[in-house]
Amino acid sequence: MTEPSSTRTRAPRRDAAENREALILAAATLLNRDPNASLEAIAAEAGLSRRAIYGHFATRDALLREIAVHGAARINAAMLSAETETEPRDPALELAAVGARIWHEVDHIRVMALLTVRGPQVQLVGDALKPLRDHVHDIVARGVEAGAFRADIAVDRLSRLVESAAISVLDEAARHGLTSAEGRRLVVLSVLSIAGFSAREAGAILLALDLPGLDDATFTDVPTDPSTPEATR
Amino acid sequence: MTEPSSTRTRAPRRDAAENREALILAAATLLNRDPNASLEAIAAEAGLSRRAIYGHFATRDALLREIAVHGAARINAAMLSAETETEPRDPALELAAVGARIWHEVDHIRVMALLTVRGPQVQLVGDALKPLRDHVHDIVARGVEAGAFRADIAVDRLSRLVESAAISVLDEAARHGLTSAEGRRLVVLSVLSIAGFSAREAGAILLALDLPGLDDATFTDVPTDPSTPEATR
DNA sequence: TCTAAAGTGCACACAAGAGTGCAACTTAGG
DNA sequence: CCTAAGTTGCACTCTTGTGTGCACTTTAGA
Repeated sequence: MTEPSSTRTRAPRRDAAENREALILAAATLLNRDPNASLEAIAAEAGLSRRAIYGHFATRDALLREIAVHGAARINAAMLSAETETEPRDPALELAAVGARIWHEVDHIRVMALLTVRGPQVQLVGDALKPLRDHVHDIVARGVEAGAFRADIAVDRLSRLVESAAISVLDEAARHGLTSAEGRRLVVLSVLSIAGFSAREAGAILLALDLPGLDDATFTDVPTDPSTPEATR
Repeated sequence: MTEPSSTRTRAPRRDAAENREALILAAATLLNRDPNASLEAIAAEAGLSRRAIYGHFATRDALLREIAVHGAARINAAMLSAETETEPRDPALELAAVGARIWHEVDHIRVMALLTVRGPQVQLVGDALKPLRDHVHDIVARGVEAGAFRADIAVDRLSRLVESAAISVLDEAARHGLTSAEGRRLVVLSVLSIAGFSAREAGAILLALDLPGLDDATFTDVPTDPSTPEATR
């Protein structure tokens, strides 16, 4: 499958890679809705047959593993992109920034969060998300230390509650609709609120972030049939 | 089973009712950990054989239904007990009170929350929790109206986020440990934070509640300028 | 103590989902 | 156009879990 060995007489077909991506995306989408979605359903969502899955992934777990890796890569990338400005910033701003960036990976993050609870890849997913967790933990620790964040909750716990707050918004997005701009805003506000800021303060920090276009692209739209045009890429 | 008809020659055994309770409790406990726990596992947890379950519940769904009803009863009772003081109180205090009372029903609430997402009884569970939801929604609406709660998030959404905040704490409790006092305190603080209060304000409201057993885990120290940010624990 | 109620253990049947093998068909790359 | 890569459909096997029937044992209540 992933053998670029010399025995290959011809380059692999291009659409195979696309289908593989489609499968991962379909799985992420469906598992968001139902963590027990069958391979049958996932294949259908991707516009393939169940049998075809086994051309890309040896087992169900392998597929889930790929989702984890794939998702983690995107998430960590998003996290780092918020970090590029290397100047030691205000923890509040930094937390808000991470929240905002993370929002773009809604689907991936939520699936990861779901997979963290269930399945045999708990460990794997946990590890994959560790960089993000550590980063958040670090920001929270610094925020508390500086006296900006609340000090009435232990740092470790507070850090986890901040994560949960973010995921709650992703849940809200999955269940009731949220535009991209709304979602980002809500994530930031929720996260800052749990960190101890009042609504007013959180609003101020949000403004200080001066986010890119408020009219960003909307939701990740997963077409059921191939004729549907793609939106954001 | 539920036939008190004249055909009964003898009263049902007392332990049968106990076992029924045990099953419901076991199911609630296990489903908290794994929403797909098998009847085999549930029966074992209750100290019975799988076969015995069918003496109490016709199907798996019937058992889940009972959990929902059972849990809803306790939850709504807890909610009402917070309401007995009929004086129109401060919404903040009221929200905090509901949060504190609700904490006692951790297991039940969390299962309900899990069942709300999955399973065919989504509708049922949703209905069962409706009183609580409505109550929270009402408090939030009044809080916003009064200008006490944040106004930068639509009431409906805010109400749901408040619920989620509470559930996040229950998650934290399920995964890492939480004493009863700690849990109650965290629920109140989280819920108030999302409602828009700063850490300091939330702390003050918590004190105003004057709950029993707050002595063991009091970090009433919320400094704006931290002399010594004492690490908790 | 007597006995029905409750529980046990084992036998099934049934369903759904994962994973495999294979022949036949489509499609993209050369 | 040729052909291998990719896909499909079907027919399995295997596993896990639900639900049921029935003979048997245990237990609480009168």
